Amino acid sequence: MAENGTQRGRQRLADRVRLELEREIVVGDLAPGVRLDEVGLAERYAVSRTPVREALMQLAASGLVEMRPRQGALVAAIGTFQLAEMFEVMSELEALCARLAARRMTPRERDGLAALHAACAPYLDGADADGYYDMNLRFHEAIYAGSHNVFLEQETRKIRRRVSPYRRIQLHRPGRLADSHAEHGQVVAAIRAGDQERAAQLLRDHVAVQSGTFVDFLSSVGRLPGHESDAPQRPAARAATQRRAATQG
Amino acid sequence: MAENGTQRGRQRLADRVRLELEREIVVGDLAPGVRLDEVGLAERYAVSRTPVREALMQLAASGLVEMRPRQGALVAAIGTFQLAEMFEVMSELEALCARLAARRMTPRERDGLAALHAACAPYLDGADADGYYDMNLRFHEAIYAGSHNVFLEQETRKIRRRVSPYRRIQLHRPGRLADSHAEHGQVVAAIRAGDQERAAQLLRDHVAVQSGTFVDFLSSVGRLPGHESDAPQRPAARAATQRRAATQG
DNA sequence: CGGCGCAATCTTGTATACAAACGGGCGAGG
DNA sequence: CCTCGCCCGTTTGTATACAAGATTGCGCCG
Repeated sequence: MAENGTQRGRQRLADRVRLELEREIVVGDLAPGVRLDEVGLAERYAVSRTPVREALMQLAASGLVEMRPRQGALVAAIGTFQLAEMFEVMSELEALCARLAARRMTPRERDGLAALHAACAPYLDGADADGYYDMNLRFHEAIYAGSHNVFLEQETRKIRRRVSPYRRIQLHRPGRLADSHAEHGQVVAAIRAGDQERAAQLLRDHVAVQSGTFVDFLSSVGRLPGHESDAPQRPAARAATQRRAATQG
Repeated sequence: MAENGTQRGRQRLADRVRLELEREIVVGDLAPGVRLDEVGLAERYAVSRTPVREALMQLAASGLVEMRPRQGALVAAIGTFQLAEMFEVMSELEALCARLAARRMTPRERDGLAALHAACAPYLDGADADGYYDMNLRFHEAIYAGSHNVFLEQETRKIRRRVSPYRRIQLHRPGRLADSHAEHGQVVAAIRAGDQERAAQLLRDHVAVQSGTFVDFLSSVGRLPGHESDAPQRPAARAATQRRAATQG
């Protein structure tokens, strides 16, 4: 409707490039801080620079890519401080989603949410964090959709996508998966019961806790991307950058 | 930091075009639904199509412009339904800003906010809605900044910009200015007192009321932009479109 | 007389060519 | 030996040329 900008068109090269780049960034194939050379990407996708530029700008607008005036584009490296800010907003938006979902979800949607929650369980045993991550995403998005507010749904999803490169790792903490699942269970119960305030509070805490564990993780490792997206790797020669990007993709 | 995409660069043509277009849209010189022809804008700003395209895409990403796949760009015409959705989100984000501002604002910031509130008063007598509108904006933005969450500040501002083409008119309702000012006063008091919940609730209601009055206004006039941004005026010939755009600018 | 299909024209999407600016490396001077 | 400044290569920003899709108007057929 809005934030996606030009999304409905199905065969534009710029969109194809954008979707592919977005996927690689969100999945983690392109790490934060990596330089995105226009001609390199153009060669890689066998298109000209024009669609690549368009894609980069769209991604910059969505926050996944940072474009410096005449210095090119990098995969956005979000500092710990900004990340905390984003979690603060995201927890509030998700809480709003939960509140509205508790109020507006149809019985069918409530059942679907419970089903999604149940579908997360199998991944706990195998400690399949990646598998759980995907189901977890679907669970949260079901709540977004349950708000019956498409704009809210999209905004929340946008922020989630934006922090997703940094969230994946945190679920690998021992015991976090089980805790997360248990918290989901409480949220489902509150939503099914139509308890708006409880649903909101539970999901807010759920997200905020993840934020907390994330910050813990960061400080334990010793500050990953830096406070101000500095030290973004020196590109040295263009060929090297290009090869690295290709390897990572 | 992120959503602005390429904002720091000061002398890029694309940015110049983007800022100018954004201003005209927000101010209302370019009405929702108006077609934005690339070559027309290029001639108008004496640049080539490339920067114009970039500007349009940036605006599309920010939601002020709607780009249809191979049909060009229009000034985004937000339907009443989506508008209501956006107000729902915005009231929540502003409430969050107020809550955080009540908690985090420095004494100096609190004084500044009160000063801004006071500065709004003179516009009430003359019924200068436009003047009040500008001061009102600065007042709200001071609260955003007071949250000390730059990301939240920017997101909230982005949404406000996006609905601003539709908000301007509503302040012309008789008595609304005075009510708005009174509500601001309560918000200031709550923030100065550090009463987070009260500040949040007051600002949420303040924004929600505006939403309500807006919907009232729309239904009284009979639904302005349509439910799904349809009927966007036929451009007929290109020359005509161009001339119209130029006239409005 | 009305509806359908074709074709011309305009508009967008993509590619390429050109210009300007940033960064790094080299050399000269202190 | 270090530092400052210039020069060159690389990369982005802009302009223009080309291709393809869409809309509109006209003509033809029912």
